[in-house]
Amino acid sequence: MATIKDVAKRAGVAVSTASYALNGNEKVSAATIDKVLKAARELNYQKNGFASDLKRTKTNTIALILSDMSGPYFSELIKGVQEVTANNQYDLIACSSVGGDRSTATKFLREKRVDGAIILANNISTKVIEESAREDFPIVVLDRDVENPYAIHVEVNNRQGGYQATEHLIQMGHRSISYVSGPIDSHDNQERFKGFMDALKDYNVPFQSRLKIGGDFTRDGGYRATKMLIAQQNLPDAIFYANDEMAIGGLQAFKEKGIGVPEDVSIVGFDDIQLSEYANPPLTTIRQPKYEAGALSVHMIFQMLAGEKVERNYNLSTEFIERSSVKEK
Amino acid sequence: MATIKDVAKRAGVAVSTASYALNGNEKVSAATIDKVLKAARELNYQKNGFASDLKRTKTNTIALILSDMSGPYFSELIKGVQEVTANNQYDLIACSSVGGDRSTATKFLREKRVDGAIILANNISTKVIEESAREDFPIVVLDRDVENPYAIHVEVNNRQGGYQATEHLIQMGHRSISYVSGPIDSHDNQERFKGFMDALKDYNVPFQSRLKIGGDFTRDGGYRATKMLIAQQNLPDAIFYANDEMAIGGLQAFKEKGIGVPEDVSIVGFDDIQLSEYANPPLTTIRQPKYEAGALSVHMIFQMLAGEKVERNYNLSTEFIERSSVKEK
DNA sequence: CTGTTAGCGCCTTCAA
DNA sequence: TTGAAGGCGCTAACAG
Repeated sequence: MATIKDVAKRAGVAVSTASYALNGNEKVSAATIDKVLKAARELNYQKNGFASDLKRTKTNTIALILSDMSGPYFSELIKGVQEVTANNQYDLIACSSVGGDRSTATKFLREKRVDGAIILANNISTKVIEESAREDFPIVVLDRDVENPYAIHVEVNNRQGGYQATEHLIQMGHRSISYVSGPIDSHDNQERFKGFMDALKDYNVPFQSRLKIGGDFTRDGGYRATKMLIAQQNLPDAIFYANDEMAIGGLQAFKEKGIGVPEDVSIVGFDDIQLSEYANPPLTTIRQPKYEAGALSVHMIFQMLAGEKVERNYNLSTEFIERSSVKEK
Repeated sequence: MATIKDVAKRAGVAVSTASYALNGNEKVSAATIDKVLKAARELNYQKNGFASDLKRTKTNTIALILSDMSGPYFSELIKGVQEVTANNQYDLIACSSVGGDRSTATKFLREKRVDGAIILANNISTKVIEESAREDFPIVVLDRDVENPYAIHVEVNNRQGGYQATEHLIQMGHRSISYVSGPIDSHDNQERFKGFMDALKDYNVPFQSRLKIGGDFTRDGGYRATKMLIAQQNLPDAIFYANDEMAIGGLQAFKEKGIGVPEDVSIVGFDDIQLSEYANPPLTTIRQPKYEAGALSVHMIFQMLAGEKVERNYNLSTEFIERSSVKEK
C-alpha cells in the first residue's frame, strides 16, 4: 500500500505538504494540490485510517450497540439513529453485544474506538458503561439509568404505555386482567408493570397475583405462559402481554385450544412490531416512538460532544394503537 | 488516559514487559504479570485500540456492509455471519452504505479499517469493491460478481428459485402467469426472471410480455403493479412476485378490489420473509438460505485470510415453501 | 525473563 | 508556501 510518503516523493514535495494538500488545507498552492492529487491517484493511495485516528484522537463515528443486531425490533430505532448521524456527517457503525462484556461492543466502549455510543443491550454491564463514559466519550443508554454524568438516559415512557393498555381493557369492561411479564430484571418490563398496577388502582380493580405470569419477551415464552393460564381453567377476561412477541405466541396457544380472540378473551400487546398488524386478529397494542428515540439519542450525543450541558433524562410518550384483539365485555 | 508507559512506570518494569504482560505473552513471570495488571487496574488503563491496530496492521474484525441496516430482511443473514465470526474470535461490525460511495461503508473499504468485508449493498459501486479487495483484504459480495481474485461471490440460486416457483404454478394448472419484477438492474431479479422463463419454456407455456410488470421490491411497488394488472381487465391465472414484500402489497390490492387469493388468482412470492407466514392467505414462496449464506461468507473470508485458495463462486439452493396462496386450477 | 528502541502512517508545529 | 522533525501509543525485534 502506498503511504503518504510515497505520494510526497512522487509529487516531489514534502510529506507535510502532501498531507495539507490531501486534507484541503489552505496553505498550499493550487498547483501543488494538483500535483499531489495526481500522484495519489497514480499510486492508488488510500490513507491509513488508524494512523490518522491515532493522531487526531477523533474518529468521527458513533456506535450503536445492540444486544442482537438481527432483531427486527430495532429497525425503526436504527433508522432514526442513521439519519441524524448522516446529517451530521458522522459515520455510524452497529455492533452486537452478543457475548456480553467479552463482546465486540465492549471492546469498542473500553477502547474508545468511536466518539460516542448509543446502547440498547441488556447484556452489557452497567459497570462497563460507567467506566467508559466520560467528557470526550458521551454515551446514551436506552434501557436503564446509569450513574455517570456523561451517560444519559433516553427512555420510552413504558409506565405510561402500561397504563394506557390496562386502562383501555378496563374501560372495555374487563375486570380480571392478567399480566404476562417480560424478564423480571428488565427495566422496561418493570415499568410496564407499574403502569399496569397504576391503572388497576386508579379504577379500583383488584390485582390478583395468580394472574401475573412470568414470561421472557419471546414468542415461545408467551405461548407457554398462555398455555399455563388456560390450564388454570379460570381464564381472565383479558390479558396484557408485556410485548407483542409474547402476545403473538399467546394467539397461537389460544388458536390451538379453540379459544377465540377477542370473543372469549381480549388481549393487548406492547411495542407495535410490524407483525402485529398482520396477526390474526390484528393486535391492539402500544406503539413506542422508536424512530424518535434513535434520533434524539444521536442528537444528545452531538450536543455533549459540543460540550453543551444537557438533561440527563428523556422520556418519550407512547401511543395507543387500537386494532381488533379487544372486545367490549 | 493512562498509557502503557504509565503502567510500566507504576509497575516498575519496561514498556515491553508491560505490553507482554498485558497481552498474555509467555515470556513474563507470573509475579511480573500480577504487578503489571495491578498497576493497570489502579490507573484504569485501557489500551488505545488505534495504536495497537496501526502497529499490528490487523484489526481482528470483519465488516458486514448492508444497504439498509434497518431492513428486517437481513436478520437471518446477520445471525449466520455473527455466529461464525464470534466462533473465530473475531469482531463483527455492521455498517450501512446509505450514501453509496460516500458512505461509512465505503470509508471502511477504502481505508481497510477491517480485515475483511461481506457486502450486500447495491449502492456500493463495483469499482470501489474491485479497488479495495486484495490479498490481505478479502471481500465476499452477495449480490453480484466482481472481477477480482480476492472478491468472491456467494449467491443464492435465484434462477433455481424462480424455476421452482413457476414450475409449481404450471403444475397446478396455471397457464397465463404474470411476473412482477424487481428493479431491472438487480442481479437477483434478473436471475429469478431467467428461472421463470426457463420453466415456461420447459413446459411449453408461452410468455406474454404484457404480463411482465415492473416493480421495485417494495410493498408499495407490488401494490401498484397489481393495481395495474387489475386495471388491464384481463387478470392472469397466477402471479409470480419477485419478492414477498411485493406479494404482500399485491395481496392488499386484491383485497381492496374484492378479488380472492387463491380463489380468483394464485400467487407466489420469493424470500420467505417472516411476514409471509402471517399474511392472509399465508404466502407460498421460495425460501432463501440466508443464514447459510451468511455463515458461508464469513467462512470464506477466514479461508482467504489464512491464505488458502478458494473457489470464487458459491451457489446456494433455494427451497420451495408451500402455503395457501396457490390453488389448483 | 527484562529492557531498549525503532518504527507503524499520519498530522502539525516550527523554522526557513 | 514548503520542509524537517517530533510525536500519537503500541508492538516486537534485538540485546542483555
